[in-house]
Amino acid sequence: MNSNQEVIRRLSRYRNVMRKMKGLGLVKVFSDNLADAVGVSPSLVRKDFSMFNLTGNKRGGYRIDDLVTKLNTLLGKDKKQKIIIIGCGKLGQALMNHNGFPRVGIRVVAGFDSDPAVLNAEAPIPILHVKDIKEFIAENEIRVAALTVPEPAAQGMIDTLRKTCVKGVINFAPLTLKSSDDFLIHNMNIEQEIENLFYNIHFAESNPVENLVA
Amino acid sequence: MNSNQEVIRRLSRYRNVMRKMKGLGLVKVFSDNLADAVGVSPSLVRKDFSMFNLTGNKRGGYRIDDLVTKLNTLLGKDKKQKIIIIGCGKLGQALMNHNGFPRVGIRVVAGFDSDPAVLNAEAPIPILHVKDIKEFIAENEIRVAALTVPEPAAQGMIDTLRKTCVKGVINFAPLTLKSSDDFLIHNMNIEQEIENLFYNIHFAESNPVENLVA
DNA sequence: AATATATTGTGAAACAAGTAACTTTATAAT
DNA sequence: ATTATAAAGTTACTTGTTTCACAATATATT
Repeated sequence: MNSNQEVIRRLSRYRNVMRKMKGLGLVKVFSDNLADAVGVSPSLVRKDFSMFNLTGNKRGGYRIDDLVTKLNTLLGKDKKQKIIIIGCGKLGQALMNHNGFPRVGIRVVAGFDSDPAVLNAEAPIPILHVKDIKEFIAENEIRVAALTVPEPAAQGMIDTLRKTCVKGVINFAPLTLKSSDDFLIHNMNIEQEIENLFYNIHFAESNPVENLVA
Repeated sequence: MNSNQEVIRRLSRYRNVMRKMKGLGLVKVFSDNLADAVGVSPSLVRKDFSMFNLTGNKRGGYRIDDLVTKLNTLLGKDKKQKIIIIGCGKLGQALMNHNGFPRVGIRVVAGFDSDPAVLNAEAPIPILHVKDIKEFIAENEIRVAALTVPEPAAQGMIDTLRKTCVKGVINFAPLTLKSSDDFLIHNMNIEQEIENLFYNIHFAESNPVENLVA
């Protein structure tokens, strides 16, 4: 029906905001409130909900409890979401210990690396050798991996993962890996985002073509 | 003129691909080649270039050297791009030592934290106390910061940064901070991307509304 | 109980982005 | 020199997304 990524991201954000509201003791919420909190228009909030049959009450707004529950089901948050980290350099290890994950029901079950120096099979979250990755993925039914290997190793690892039951990868290597219908790749290109910021800061107000020609 | 973020990200990608092509000894490139390499359509490549007056030769394609130079100017890559890292936990320290940055002309000039245990003013990239951040930003004319503080501290730090000459922030805290025209925030919400992957893997092929209602 | 009002839900309109197809022109071949 | 052709540059079309505006209706007020 709907393969729009942005809607789903917004649903996550509505959910997160409502969980905080709930923490504050709020019971119901209006499209207006959510719009302010998330930074979108009220009509978009209503449209998004309407697309997924998430209903409220005319004049009464949306019941937070109800909506969070429905969003949890919709987003698959009622199940534990297991991931592995491939590449245990600084960034990989930061992700392994990232305490934002447990809070939203994401569990890092293992790390993988090719450097014997960082391996540690006995750690709470074991760091294993990449040679064993296929077996581990199969045994533990891993569906999502975070890729934090050096750029030159990224494409090769994707080729390996494609032969496993992994179906989605979040890529931190500074190149844009191509997604497909049956194997999703979300690229987190930090360098690109920073370049983008600099571009917008320097040139956004003036005419960029002028800058180039002048 | 144009505030479409995606075009700019694509320009970065064209540039990165062309730099690699240049490394292979290639001299000219066609919209077709770039399209394949970046994963977009050839007409989009031509349109993107055309929007920024980046011209090639009919039948001769684009001269890589020429185009990379023009893209460097356009993207502001002819100047060193200085950033600071706010929050020197695991993720912040990983970014401080991230070797993808120097390769694309981004330089991390300092880290900031409130925990005395991690401070180190003498390190090659000093880690300073956040109380000194405003002064540092002013003296060093910092325009872009990476925010890797815990979620509860994020909004407060944004409020502080708004009073400085920082104009852009890349935010890693798991909440979506709101951008404005004069203060840009790009959110790198890792949790959200992972949730999104799980959603797409589990539900994309079936009808999500069914999943919810059933 | 009747009326007023606030808020949802939705179809139409407006907008933005990307694609496809056409026109132009530089290069290559004859 | 002439002709053919490949690729850029451009215009029009298509598609998808967001906003707008209003009808429907649940709650609150009198």
